[in-house]
Amino acid sequence: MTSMSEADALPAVPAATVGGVPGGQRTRPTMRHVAVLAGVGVKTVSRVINGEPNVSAATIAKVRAAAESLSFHPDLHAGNLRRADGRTRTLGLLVGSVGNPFSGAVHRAVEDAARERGIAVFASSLDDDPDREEAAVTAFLRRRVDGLILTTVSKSQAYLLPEQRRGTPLVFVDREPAGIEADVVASDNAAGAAAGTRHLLAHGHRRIAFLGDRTDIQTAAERRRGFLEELGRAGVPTGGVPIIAGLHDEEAAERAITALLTGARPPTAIFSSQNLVTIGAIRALRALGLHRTVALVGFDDVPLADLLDPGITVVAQDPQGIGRLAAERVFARLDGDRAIGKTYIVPTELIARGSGEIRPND
Amino acid sequence: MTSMSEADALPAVPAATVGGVPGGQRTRPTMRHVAVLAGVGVKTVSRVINGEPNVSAATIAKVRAAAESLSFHPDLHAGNLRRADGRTRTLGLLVGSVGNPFSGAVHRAVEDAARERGIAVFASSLDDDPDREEAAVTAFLRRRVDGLILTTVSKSQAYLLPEQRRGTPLVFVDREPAGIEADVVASDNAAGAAAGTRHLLAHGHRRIAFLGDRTDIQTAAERRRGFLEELGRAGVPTGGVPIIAGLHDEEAAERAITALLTGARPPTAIFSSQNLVTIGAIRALRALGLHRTVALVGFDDVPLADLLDPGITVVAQDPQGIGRLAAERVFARLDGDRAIGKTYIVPTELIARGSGEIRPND
DNA sequence: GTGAAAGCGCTAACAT
DNA sequence: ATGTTAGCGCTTTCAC
Repeated sequence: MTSMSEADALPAVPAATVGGVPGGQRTRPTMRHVAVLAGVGVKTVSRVINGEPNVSAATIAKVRAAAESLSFHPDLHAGNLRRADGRTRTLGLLVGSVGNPFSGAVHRAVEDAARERGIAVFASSLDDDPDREEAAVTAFLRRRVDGLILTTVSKSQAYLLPEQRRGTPLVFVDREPAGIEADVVASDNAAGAAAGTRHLLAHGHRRIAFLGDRTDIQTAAERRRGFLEELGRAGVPTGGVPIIAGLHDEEAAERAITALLTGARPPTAIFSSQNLVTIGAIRALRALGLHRTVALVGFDDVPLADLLDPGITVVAQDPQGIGRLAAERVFARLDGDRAIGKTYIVPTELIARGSGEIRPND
Repeated sequence: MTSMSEADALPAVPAATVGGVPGGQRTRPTMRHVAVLAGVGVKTVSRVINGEPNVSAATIAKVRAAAESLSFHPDLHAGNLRRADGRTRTLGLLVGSVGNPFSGAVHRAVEDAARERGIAVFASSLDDDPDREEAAVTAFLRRRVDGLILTTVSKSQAYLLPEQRRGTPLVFVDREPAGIEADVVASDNAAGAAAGTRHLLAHGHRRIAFLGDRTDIQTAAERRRGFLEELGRAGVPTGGVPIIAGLHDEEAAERAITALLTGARPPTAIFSSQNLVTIGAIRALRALGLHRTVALVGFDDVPLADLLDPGITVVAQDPQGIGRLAAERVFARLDGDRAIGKTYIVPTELIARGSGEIRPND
């Protein structure tokens, strides 16, 4: 009746001493094992596992029991090899660092959107290193992710063109790519910086220092542009504006700000363009006893900023919104959207907490 | 000369209108495509791609050029299907939430260790939900991860026994599993809580409140045990000690602490057993103007704790150390370590910053 | 130094 | 309602 042409009932013994280990690991059960145990064909097992129709209730029960008793888990990759859509139900996410709060929030939002669709996400940290970008993308592509959400740092992302042509959705977050057109999801960096600057101007400041990150990072350049343009609109001559760039961590920021405030013609207000720089600024101001004298507005929110004294006024980003939107764009394209690449701007929000409302005492 | 029995040179045209899309996606190049283009056999391509020996320099160059011109990326999963070790070079990581600082730091450490070995990591958030635990583990297993690093919440992890027997390394972080023996990496919760409690006792407190998380979470229970045992050692009767459990977010913590401090016989000190509870405590103390009166020690560090006034004294964990150790254990087992499961305790550190050194003014 | 054939675990396309 | 065969892209085995 059953055509067991090759009667290889579960090779239990041959693998019993794998690696010379006494109770060595059993070989992993396959659909064939389940099929033999349930007394059905592989295709029937496949149908049951995948919830396909046209299987009798009795057969379903038999197969389920067999799979359960073997602790069978289907191999998704093996299936994808032959499956029509070839989808791995996997996403690649490249963020600044999975260890920082902004990236973590983006990651969480992406994960939540992905989970609804049964999609798993590979996350990787960039650390603003072009080599890491390349390594991470390669690792993702070899694993055949269905889509890519990327923060990038290298000169050009043209290397992704072939992959894009093959239909892999690409969404760039936080920074715009070069040499390729695709969806981009980012904060309104220039407008946010302008709003923060306007806030300081409105509180009477004219001599505002800008503490910036690496100038070759697009996000940072945009914030600087927004700052300078707002000063221009207010008629503040931008020639003598103290601008310090290349700040990348708390310590460097603290040193730079200390030097600035103890030097000639110190500013009455500081606009810091990044998280860690803002924290460095807070430390420097505290150390100099100027935290109630010099105004401070930071780009990007800082944890517990409202519990500090004074509270830190910030231009808050919406990492959750960025992550959610990025994921939605990937899924839209997986669902067939063929529109040309578009840039989605996620608004920032100025949150006044005290440090930005300090007035100059000239 | 070349035996092109089936002369299917790159099917360029047939796939040109996939999905009815005008410039529809090209089909993804395989080793066969590269082989045909380079004028060699597939096995030779495989050798070059994998850096195997016994290929002439000229052939290597030809193959590299062909692969490059096609933007070929080998399919790791297809290879793994037949490969002897069957490794996917992938890890599954289940943490509290990729959006919180503790998990983020663990994740980063795991990623760093994994990257050195060319291993990619799937990260997933648990949210203390048993269903999520099961869903995440299933998703990992279907994708054939080489190892699992898990924070768990369900009653028993015995469902992982078959997978463990098949040789998949399992490392539990933060909490001990039930129904299975495996490596565990966790903070010294009881000892840390005891140290924090001792600190408050040493500063003269006798009426110390304990603000705790869900009691069914092992970590939380351990911290509570350490707290109570230390009180016992100090001869403080534990009968009337205010203990509030089940706190899970800032708001609930703030409400509970406000009620406690405005009620009858308020404590002179608070020991909060968790991050968010500590923050809720800070807010409550601030709102009541008691932040310089009631002492506070929190378990787990809080961002910017040193910039608050007073600074927050905490029992800091070492999430980076936890992540690194967990990854090391997975790799040790992948490298053949067959030792029985062991629990690795990562020490905590009491960091005095002010809030814990406030003395009672009875 | 190189390549042809078989097969990994699964699904597609057909049987029946 | 169920089973059989071929084949996904690669590595293994073994031949040359």
